[in-house]
Amino acid sequence: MAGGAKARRLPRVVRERQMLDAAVRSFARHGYQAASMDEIAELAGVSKPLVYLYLNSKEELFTAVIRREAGALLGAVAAGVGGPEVPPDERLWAGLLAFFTYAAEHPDSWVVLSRQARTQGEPFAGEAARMRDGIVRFVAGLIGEAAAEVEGGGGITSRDVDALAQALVGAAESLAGWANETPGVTAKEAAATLMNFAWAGLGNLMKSERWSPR
Amino acid sequence: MAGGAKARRLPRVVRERQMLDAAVRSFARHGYQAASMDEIAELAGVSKPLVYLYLNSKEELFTAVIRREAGALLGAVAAGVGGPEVPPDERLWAGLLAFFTYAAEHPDSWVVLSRQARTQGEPFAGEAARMRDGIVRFVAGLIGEAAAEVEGGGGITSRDVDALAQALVGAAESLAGWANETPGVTAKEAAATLMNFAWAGLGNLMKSERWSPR
Amino acid sequence: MAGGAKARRLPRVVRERQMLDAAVRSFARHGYQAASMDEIAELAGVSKPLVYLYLNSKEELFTAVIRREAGALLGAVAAGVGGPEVPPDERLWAGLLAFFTYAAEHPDSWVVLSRQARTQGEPFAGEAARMRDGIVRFVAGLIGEAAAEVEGGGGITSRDVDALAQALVGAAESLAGWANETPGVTAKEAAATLMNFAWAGLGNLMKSERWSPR
Amino acid sequence: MAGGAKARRLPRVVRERQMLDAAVRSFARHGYQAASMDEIAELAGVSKPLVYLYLNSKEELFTAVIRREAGALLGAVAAGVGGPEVPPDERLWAGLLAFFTYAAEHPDSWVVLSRQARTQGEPFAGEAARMRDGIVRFVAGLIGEAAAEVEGGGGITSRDVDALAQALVGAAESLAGWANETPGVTAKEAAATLMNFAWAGLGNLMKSERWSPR
DNA sequence: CATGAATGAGTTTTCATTCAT
DNA sequence: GATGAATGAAAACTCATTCAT
Repeated sequence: MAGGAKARRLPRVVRERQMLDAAVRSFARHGYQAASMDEIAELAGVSKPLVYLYLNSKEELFTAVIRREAGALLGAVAAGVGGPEVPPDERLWAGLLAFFTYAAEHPDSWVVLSRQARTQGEPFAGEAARMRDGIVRFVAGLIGEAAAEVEGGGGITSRDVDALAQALVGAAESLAGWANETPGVTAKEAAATLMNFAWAGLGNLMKSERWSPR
Repeated sequence: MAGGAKARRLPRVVRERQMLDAAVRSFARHGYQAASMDEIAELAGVSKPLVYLYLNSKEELFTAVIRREAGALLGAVAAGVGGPEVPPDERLWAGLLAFFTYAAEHPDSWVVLSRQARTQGEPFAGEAARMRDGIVRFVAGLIGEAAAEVEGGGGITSRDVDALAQALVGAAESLAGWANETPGVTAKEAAATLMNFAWAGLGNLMKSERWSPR
Repeated sequence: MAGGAKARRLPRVVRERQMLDAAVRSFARHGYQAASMDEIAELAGVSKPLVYLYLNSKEELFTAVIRREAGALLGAVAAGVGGPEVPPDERLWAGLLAFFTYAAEHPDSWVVLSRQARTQGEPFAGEAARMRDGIVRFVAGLIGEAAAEVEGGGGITSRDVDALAQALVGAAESLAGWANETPGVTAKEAAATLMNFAWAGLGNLMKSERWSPR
Repeated sequence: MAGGAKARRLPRVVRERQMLDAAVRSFARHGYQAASMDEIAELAGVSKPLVYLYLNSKEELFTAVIRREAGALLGAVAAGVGGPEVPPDERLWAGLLAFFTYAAEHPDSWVVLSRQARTQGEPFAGEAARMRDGIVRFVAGLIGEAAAEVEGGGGITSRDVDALAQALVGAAESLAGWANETPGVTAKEAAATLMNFAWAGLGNLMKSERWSPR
C-alpha cells in the first residue's frame, strides 16, 4: 500500500511542506507576481483548493515561504558560529562559510530571500529586511568587537561600523550570486576571498591607514 | 486654442521622454508586473494607445527603460573617470563617487536597475546583467592594473580579480541602498567608506597577507 | 469517556434536528447561496460529510428546511383555529394571532419562509408558494363563509374573494416584518390592528359600499 | 451604416443602459448571488470587461440597478398623484393605480425591488428599504389626513397610522405579485379591489367601530 | 458511525492590447 | 496624430461535494 508512486491522503504537515517547497521554486523563478497559484499547486502535486485550504492566500503563502527560508538561513549561519569565547575573525569566517554553503545548496531559497522578497513591497520587503538586519547586526557586532581590541578603536564611529557591515553583507550577497552562476567556485573559495579582502581592509582601517583623494 | 495650458502636438522625442520618465517612476514603485499601462499613460499625460504607438508593448517599454537608465548610469560613471593616465585608485574613487551620486539623485532609476530589472526574469535580467557586467569589468580592470604594479602581482589569479570586483560592486550596491534610506549619509561619505575599506583590503591582499582559519 | 461534555453517537433524528436548526439560522442570515455547508456543519456541531450523509445535498437540505418550517407555521396556525362551528371572524382572529406569534417567536424561520425561499427560484419558490397558498385558501374560505352569511353575498365574485385573501395575507406578512423590527409591538397588537382594518373593510364591501373614482 | 443588426462602438450612456437592462432581467430571474456577470454581459451584448469598466463591480452594478428602478417606480407613482389640493382618497387611488400599472409593465423591475433587493442584506436591503419607506410614509400621510377630517381622529394613534400604512403597502405588494401571475387581472382591477377594501376599512376604524374577540 | 483529506467546476475581477473614428 | 470604445485571456479565490480510513 505505502510506497506507491503517487502518494495520496498525506498528513497535513507533509502536504504543507510540499507546497512550500513548490512555492519556493516558483517564486524564485518567476517572482511573486508572475508566479501563479495554478503552477504552484501543480508543482506540489495537489489541487489549488488544497493550497488555499492550508495556506489561505497567495500573500500568506509568500509570507510563509519567506519566514521558513529566512529561518533556515539564519539557523544554518547560527549553527556554525561559536559563542563570544571564539574570536571575532573566527566567527566571521564560520558565518561566511555557512552562508555561502547555504546559498550554494539552496539557490532557489537564496534567490527568493535576496531578490524576490525585497522587491515586492510591504509586507514582504519588511519580512526580508528583518532577516537581513539580523545578519547586518551580527556582522556589525563582530566589527565592533574587533575595533574594541585595537587601541583607541582606530577612531571608528558607530556609523562607520554600520556602513562597513552593510558593505560586507552586500559583498557577500554579490559573491553568492556570482558563485552560484560561475561553475567551479566553491563556497569555501568564496568565503576565503571575502574573508581575506574584508578582514585585511578592516585591519587597515583600524590602524587608521585611510585612503584619501589627492 | 493652441498654446493653451496643456501643450499638444509635441515632437515625438519629447513625448517619448515623458513616457519613459513616467514608466521609470511607475516601475520603481510597483515593480514590472504591478505597474499598469494605464497608470503610466496617465502619469505621462497621454492616452494609452499613444504609448503603444511609440513603445509597442509593456515588455519593450520596460526594456527601453532599462536601456536608457543603464546608459545614464554608465555615462555618469564614465564621465567622471579619467583615462589610463590616471592611477587606478584615483579612477576607482571617481567612479565610486559618481555612482553614489547617481544613485542618490535618481533613486527611482537606481531601484529599477538594481532591483526590479534583475528580478523579472529574461529578457530584463539579461539587460540589467549586461550593464552590471560592464561595471564589474571596469572595476576588475582597475584591480588588475593595481596588481600589475605590485611585484609578482601578489599571486593573484584572474578569478581572484573577478571575485574581488564582484565583492566590491556588491558592497557598493548595498551601501547605495543603505545611504538612500539612511538620513544624513552623503554620496561622498559612502564612497569614502568603501574606498578606505576596499583599497586597503586590496593592498593587503597583494602583499600576500592572507587570513586563514586556524 | 462516553458521557463527556460533547455528546456523541446521538440518534439520527436528533442529529438531523440539529442540522436543520443550524441550517435555518444560516439560511436566514446569509440567504441560500451565501450560506455555506461548512458553516452549517459547524453550527450543527457535526462534520460536513455527516450533513451529506443525512441530507444529501444543499438543495435537499434547503428543501427539508422549508418543508419543516412551513409545517411548523401551518401547524401553529391550524392549532389555534377552531372547526366550522366557530364563526369565521373568530377563526380569522385566532389564525392571525397564531401567525404573528409564530413570526415573533421564530424570526429566522419566518425570514426563511417569507424571504429566502421565495427568492431562490425553483424548486424552493414553489415549495414556499404551496404553503402560502394554503394560508391564502384558508383565508379565502373564511371570507367566502362571511360573504355567504350576507344576503346575496354582496355581489362578491370568487376572484374578488381570492384578491381579498391575497391582500389580507400580504398585509399580514408586511405587518409581521414591521412588528419584528419595531420594538414594543406585540403579536396581539399587530393582529388586532389588522383584524380591525380587514374585517371592517370586508363588512363594508359586502354591504356593497364601494369606493369609486369621481 | 447606422441601422446594422449588431451595433458596435455605441456611446457610453447607451451601453450603460443596455447593461442595466440586462442586469435587471438577470437579477430578477436568478437573484443577486446566482446571477453571473458572464450572463449579464452576454445579455447586454457586450464583453465582461466593459461591464466592469462602466459599473465597477457586481455590488455597484446591483446598487445602480436598485437605484434606477426605485427611481423609476417612485417617479411613476409620484407623476400620477396630485398635490395637497386633491383629497386623500383620490390621491391614494391614483397612487395605487400607478403602482399596479408599473408592476404590471415592469415585472422584472418589480421583482428586483420587492424580492431580490430586500433579501440580499446590506447595503442592498437598505437601499430598497429607503424606497419602500418613502411609499409607506406617503400612505401614512394620506391616512393621517383622512383621520384628521374625522372628528376626534377616531382615537387613532401615530403608531396605528404606521401599522395601517404597513398593512396597506403589504397588501398592495401581495396583490401586485398575484396580479402579475394571474392571467386576466388588470392593474385597474387590482387597484379597485384594494381601494374598496382599504378605504372602507379605514373609514370604519375611524368611526371607532372596532372588532374585538368575544 | 464519523471525519480529515482532497478536488472539479465555477466565480469575480484585472490588464495588456487593439480597433474605428 | 490622437483617443474613446471594446475585448481575449488569465488570475485569485470559493464552494459543494466525495473518498479512504
